[in-house]
Amino acid sequence: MVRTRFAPSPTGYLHIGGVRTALFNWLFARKHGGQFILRIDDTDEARNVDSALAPILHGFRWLGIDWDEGAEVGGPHGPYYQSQKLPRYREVVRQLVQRGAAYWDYATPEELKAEREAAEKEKRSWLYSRRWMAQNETARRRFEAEGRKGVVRLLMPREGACEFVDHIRGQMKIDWASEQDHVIQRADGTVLYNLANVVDDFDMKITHVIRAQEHLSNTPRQLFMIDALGYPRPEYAHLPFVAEPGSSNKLSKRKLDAYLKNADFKKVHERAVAIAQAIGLKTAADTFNPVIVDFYEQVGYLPQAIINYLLLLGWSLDDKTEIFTRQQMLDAFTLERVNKSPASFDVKKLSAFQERYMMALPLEEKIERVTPFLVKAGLVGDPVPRDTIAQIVAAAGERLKIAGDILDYADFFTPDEALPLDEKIFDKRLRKPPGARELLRACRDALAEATAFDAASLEQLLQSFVQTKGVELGDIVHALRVAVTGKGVGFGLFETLAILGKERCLSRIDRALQRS
RNA sequence: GGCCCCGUCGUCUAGAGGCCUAGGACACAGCCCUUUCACGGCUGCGACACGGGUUCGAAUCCCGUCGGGGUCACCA
Repeated sequence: MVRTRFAPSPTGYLHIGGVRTALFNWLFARKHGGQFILRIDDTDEARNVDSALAPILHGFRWLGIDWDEGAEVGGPHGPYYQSQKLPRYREVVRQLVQRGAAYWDYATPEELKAEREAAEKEKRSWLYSRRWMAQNETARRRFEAEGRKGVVRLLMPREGACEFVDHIRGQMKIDWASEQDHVIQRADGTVLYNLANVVDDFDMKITHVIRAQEHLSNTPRQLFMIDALGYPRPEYAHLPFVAEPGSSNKLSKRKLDAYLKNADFKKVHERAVAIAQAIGLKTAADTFNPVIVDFYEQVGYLPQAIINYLLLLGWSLDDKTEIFTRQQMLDAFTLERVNKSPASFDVKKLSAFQERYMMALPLEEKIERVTPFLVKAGLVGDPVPRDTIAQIVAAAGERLKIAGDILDYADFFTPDEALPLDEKIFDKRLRKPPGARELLRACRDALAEATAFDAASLEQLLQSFVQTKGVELGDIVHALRVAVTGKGVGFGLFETLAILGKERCLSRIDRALQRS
């Protein structure tokens, strides 16, 4: 039975790189009919774990990454919160000491620092001398009588090498002599990450450890403990990290300002900010940030688009397949096809996936996704004018790239007298062209005579109108558009007129004529 | 600095000695379609980090150089 896990710290947000790691774990487990566990790394006794965890769990659920055991769902191998396992950890520390794989150490931080600096001065690599290592209980008592506080360190081998196979990197071999005697239990009795990690993976029967490359260097020390304890070794796969746009540094939430210098990144961010502001969301960098998954949900991206993009960030099936359903992902995914080198996060490419998925979305679902934005922006009330929204969504077609884009068509819901006008376009299409006003007035009269006000009839009407006037369709279309929408761009004009209806069209045209 | 990892178009990638005058996708540019904006179609731009080997033949194998990154905590 394959069992994988993802172990987030409760930080209050779900990082895009973390999602990729979780996704690969999830895919691997599901592909092999195994289980995926969501365990919480809160050894740092973070207060407020619940509120810091909620956005993370919410993010996973939104993306459709479900877990069989762990936070909130429980399971037979709990507790799944490290903060609740201290007695268990200390028991394992005791076992390690008993087996001679770890020892009590009484060096003070100053003494350690002095040793390290002496080594640096002589330009030799430093390994702890074990001078304050307690060989036995008597020695422990003696050190403690001096008022020293003890930590527990691993008694690492200083000869030979640690060997293991990594599913992505192949055979690994690291000299033991490059490994320090790592502390596993602090002076205050709490334990460190590496120890907790080994114990949890064992307790939860994890078979495959799929994690970020930064943990590669933790592997030998963990393996040392696993072997000393007689635990079965899990299999390993160290993923390359997700890099910044246009650089090979690790993607970080804190560097938004720098990323915004990237034109693509900036464009996507600006678009999202506009939507967020229209629906009254805060856009501070620590919550509203393209590095955080929440960002995408808030402005109306589709979870399947994000998943598909992330799947291809560091993994590929072949030279052409890009779109994957969940089932196809499960069928195709293998660790061996994960890339070795870091892949940078390209928010523009993510947008391209979003556009493709959005285009493929059935009309009904688009309406579902789009409506909350209109509600939050205060443009529609209760009851929601579903038919109008449906007409707009249909007419907007592929212009709706994210659900929040519906706010581009806010002017359908604005009262006629409050319609904002783009002055530049207004000048260009109505005030400047000679005869434009007169033509619009004539057109208004023609529209007033219309008996049918659907798009097809309106097209006929306007076609014959321009014919009798001896002008081109283009001569009236632009003036009409700016008159009824206040803007220079939008979807088909006939659809626009039809959705507004005769009365509102005429009222808007009248207002435009007055103001020209 | 020690140890470890990585290095194909701007970006994601295909590539396991001849299928490679290196393929696809995103981005970008131009053209076409078009009532605007999108969509779509076509075309273009554009990479094997460098230097040595091995071989009839190397993006692919070996060595070195350079470059980038990770890690060296009583953080996770």
